[in-house]
Amino acid sequence: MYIHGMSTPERLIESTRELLWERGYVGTSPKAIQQHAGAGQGSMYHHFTGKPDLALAAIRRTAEEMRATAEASLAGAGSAYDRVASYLLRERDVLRGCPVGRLTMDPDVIASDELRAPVTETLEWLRGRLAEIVQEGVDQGEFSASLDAGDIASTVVSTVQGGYVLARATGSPEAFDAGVRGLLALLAPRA
Amino acid sequence: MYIHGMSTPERLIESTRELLWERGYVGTSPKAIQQHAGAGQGSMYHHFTGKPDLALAAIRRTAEEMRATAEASLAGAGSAYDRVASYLLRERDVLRGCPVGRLTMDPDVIASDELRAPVTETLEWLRGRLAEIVQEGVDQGEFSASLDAGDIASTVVSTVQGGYVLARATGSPEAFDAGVRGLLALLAPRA
DNA sequence: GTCTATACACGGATAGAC
DNA sequence: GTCTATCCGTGTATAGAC
Repeated sequence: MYIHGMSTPERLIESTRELLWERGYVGTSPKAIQQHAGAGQGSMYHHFTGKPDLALAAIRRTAEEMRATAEASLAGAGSAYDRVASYLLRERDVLRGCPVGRLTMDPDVIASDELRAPVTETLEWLRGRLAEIVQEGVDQGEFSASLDAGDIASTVVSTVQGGYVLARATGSPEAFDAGVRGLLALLAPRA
Repeated sequence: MYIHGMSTPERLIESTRELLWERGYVGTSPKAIQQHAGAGQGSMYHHFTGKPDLALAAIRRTAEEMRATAEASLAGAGSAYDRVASYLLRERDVLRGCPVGRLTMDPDVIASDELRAPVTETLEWLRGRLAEIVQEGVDQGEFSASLDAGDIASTVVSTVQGGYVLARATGSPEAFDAGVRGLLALLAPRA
């Protein structure tokens, strides 16, 4: 499972990212990472102090990437509703789950301040960013003035994160899509 | 961490339930279960064929319990909105996450048809049960006729499941509560 | 039913040769 | 930088005594 055209540390980080996504922190062993990366034992411990160090690099990169991906949807043109919809409807590998959100179910990640930090920050950033947009929608009269932007932002993020759970439970993206449709229907500006 | 007044198999199952909740399937070892239950190695393998067998018993029981708890909120009196709100607002140990939903992030659970089945069935039952109630609300004119009951039911379950993710990410139940408030605000029958 | 002994691979890492 | 050797504990059982 060699990853081509990258330095050894890069291959190790990318391999760790994939394995963390697939199996979580607890379920990912140094040996599995080395094999996936085509790197030896000594090589891994030369570049990283151990599993937590490597995981930290992987998690930080995954978090950054998620932020950039989300911002691409959210910064687009259109009404507040359009931008939220664009975020909700963007293409996702639904059955793989969220590579950041899944880490919240990993006891060793939650137990470590360092490993948890990028997860916390990314989801909090997302919530805040969505709240700004919803607030714009409220200010423009697009959404009801009775809505709390922070609450709606939390609902949006929760729907996505929970949609992954339903999709994985059923083995099909359908439940994720249904949840998103439901939310968009509730959110739709009244004609 | 002995559990009093139970037979050995009972203590093993209850211990497994707690450890699966806290650490997931991959993160739970037979040895940890034995210690938590105050049972010996031989004892555990006498009553159960191994870790998957014991986990299956534990997961089935947890799934049943979740169903019963949900039904208690959903079968109450009141309007459709009231019953959905009662489900959303019921007391939860939010920071522990959902003992059923968290299993969807466990690669070994998802990989096993037997272990996955109770998870799938429970969440699908919940979605269906909520859809019935939402449909009643639509039929009574309480909710907009333009809403799809199945979609809204998915949104409700997703919001809860995703709320756990946000709460665990931040280390506080606040984000869960915010998501629920947002959903209830969107769902509220228009005056 | 429960206990102790044994087994063998894996997890996670260190040491030192090249 | 990478490789191989080595280490010690844990994961997940099986065997057989009591």
